[in-house]
Amino acid sequence: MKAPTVEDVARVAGVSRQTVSNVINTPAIVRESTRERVEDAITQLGYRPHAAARSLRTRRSSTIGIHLDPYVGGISGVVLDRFVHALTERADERGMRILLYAARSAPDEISRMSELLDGGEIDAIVLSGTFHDDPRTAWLSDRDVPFVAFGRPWADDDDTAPHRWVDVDGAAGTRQATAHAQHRAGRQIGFLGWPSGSGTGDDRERGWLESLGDARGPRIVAEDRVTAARTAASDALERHPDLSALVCASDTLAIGAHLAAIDSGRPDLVVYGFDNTPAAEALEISSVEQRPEHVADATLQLLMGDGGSVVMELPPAFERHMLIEPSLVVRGAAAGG
Amino acid sequence: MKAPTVEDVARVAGVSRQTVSNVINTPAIVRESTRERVEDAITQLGYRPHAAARSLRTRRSSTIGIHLDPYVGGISGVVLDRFVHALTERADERGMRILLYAARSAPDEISRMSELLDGGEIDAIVLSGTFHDDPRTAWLSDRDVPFVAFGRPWADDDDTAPHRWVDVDGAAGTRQATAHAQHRAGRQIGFLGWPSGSGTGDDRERGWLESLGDARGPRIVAEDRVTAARTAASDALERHPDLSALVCASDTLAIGAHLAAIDSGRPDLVVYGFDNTPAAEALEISSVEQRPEHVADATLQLLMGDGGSVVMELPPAFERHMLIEPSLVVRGAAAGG
DNA sequence: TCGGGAAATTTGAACGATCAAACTTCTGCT
DNA sequence: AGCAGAAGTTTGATCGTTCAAATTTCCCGA
Repeated sequence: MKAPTVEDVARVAGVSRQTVSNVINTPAIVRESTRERVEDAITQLGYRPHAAARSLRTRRSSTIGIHLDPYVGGISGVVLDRFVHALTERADERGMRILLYAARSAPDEISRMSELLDGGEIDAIVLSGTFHDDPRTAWLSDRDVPFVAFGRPWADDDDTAPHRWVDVDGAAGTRQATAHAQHRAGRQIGFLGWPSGSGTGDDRERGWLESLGDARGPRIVAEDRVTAARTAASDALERHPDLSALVCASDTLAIGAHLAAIDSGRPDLVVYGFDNTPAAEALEISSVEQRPEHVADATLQLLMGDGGSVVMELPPAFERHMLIEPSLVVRGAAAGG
Repeated sequence: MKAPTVEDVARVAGVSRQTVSNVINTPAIVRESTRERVEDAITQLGYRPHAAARSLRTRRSSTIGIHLDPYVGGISGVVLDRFVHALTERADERGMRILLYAARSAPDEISRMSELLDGGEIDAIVLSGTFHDDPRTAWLSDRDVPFVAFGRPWADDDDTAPHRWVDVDGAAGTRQATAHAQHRAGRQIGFLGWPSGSGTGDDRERGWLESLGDARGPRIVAEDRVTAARTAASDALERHPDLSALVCASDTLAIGAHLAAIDSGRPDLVVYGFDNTPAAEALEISSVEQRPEHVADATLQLLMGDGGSVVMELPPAFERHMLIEPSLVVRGAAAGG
């Protein structure tokens, strides 16, 4: 019971190997009657192309590599996981596979990518967790490897960056949250963000800042841990008794703020998180949803254009960067009619 | 700048193709001096074996397929994600790759598996989310595909099941939680579980049941949603004022119970969750940790034994089923010394 | 009816590795 | 020295597909 090959199909259909191959890869150039005969033979024999043989000949593996960080716990890993889920589904629809690889550091990752690329196991890469001056993007660009980064380069030249990237428009997300807060909760709207000047943090802060001008409430800062956020938010509530809402840079911070509000007898404080993790859902905290499914779509669009395979260089008409508009999920008190 | 092949390496090292291949695959049979010469040539040229060529010849892809469910939200997806992370790392160490595939139903999944297997893209499969009379296990067994299920078959014959599986010992987890509760919190220890007789739910309940005999507190039931659990726990707290701890079948339920405890002015109620998700961590709720890393180890052990490749049939000396002992992570009030 | 060009199909070679078997080189013993 | 057997190495074939070029078939108009 050996698996049938093109040869077997060809024999049954009374045509040559190549015609069978054409039926599979470029059906348009095969005469209709012939095509039907071949398709019947394929079904009858249960023929399936052998990926390795095809890949050896065409030098394409139809596989995209993506890196998984060592699991560090915390709440926001969920976004990446959802993205991977979505990417897998969408890639499947386009006839692409997703191969995972593990690495513990950027240099380590570079050597893994190198192995997989040289071995012809993957045609392209999806990078995540990019940072300023990321050596991975430089390395990939140098080697002309098709790749898309999930995350802006966070450099001055984001828009003219040499490589393709997708990201979520954090400012747009906090802008939505802020607008909603203004509508629902009143005028004292604060922001709870991270300390250092991280690109992501600044971006999210910007949405709040720009929506409110001078009328804004306090800007508070805490490390991305629930307890730290809780303390910081408690302090703020004490100092600003008229604070009516807090837009936060993450769900972790939002949970801290939420708990602080309850501690301080201010359950009416409206809190907005970011990432829409299950934890925010469980506590009925409103949160900005990154829509990883859209990010996945955009990623494949950047990698493959409208065609069926990874493309070295996008045609000039295509955007090489995409900012996905997130959407606010309103819950709990904030939803109250 | 074409990538070098065995032929190129052979030429540089002054040996034949096959010797280069031997140095890579079975170095033991090559004379030491020759091996060194070949290794030097490999380094010098930066040679990397081409996976497709190897796979075509050997009929092995060194790749394991794993299915990702469509993302449904909720809290416990995290366990699977952590498992996938861990599996990727461990597989890498054993020279194996992890390929993801998407499917929306069991029949859909069967056709996907079929494609990937027939196409030679994967050698083995890791199943997750198995259920009673799962058609997937039957199908895989029929076709003699090497696979490991993460999750017991949940049939009467778990131990004699024809296929290999790993699972977490849920009863052991709740037993730990119950023991800890007895030590810390007093004697009225209840259980908050799911309604229907799901295998997982019953297993987790059993640990509590068996630890306490007749001295146990109430058994409460709620759907796996925070609000449902909150209501159920509130009721229970009212009816059983002396309830001192609640062992729960999931973190979702535990969060509900935690919130109910606060609502009812009983913040001293000790709550235990299951899965140790980030949400439990954020709220400082104790939880049973599944140790997905151990599960990943066990999975590969079952799939590959001690060798370097997937094995059709484990040698008789090996266990074909493994139950991983979870570990209780104690937090918050329960940790108070 | 035939010629010319487009459309459809076939043929031979190649992708890069490993298997199986043949061959050569060592090693130790008489 | 000569030989047997083990150890090490090489050779030819093969895995299943697609590319490139050659060949055949079809269709239309003169």
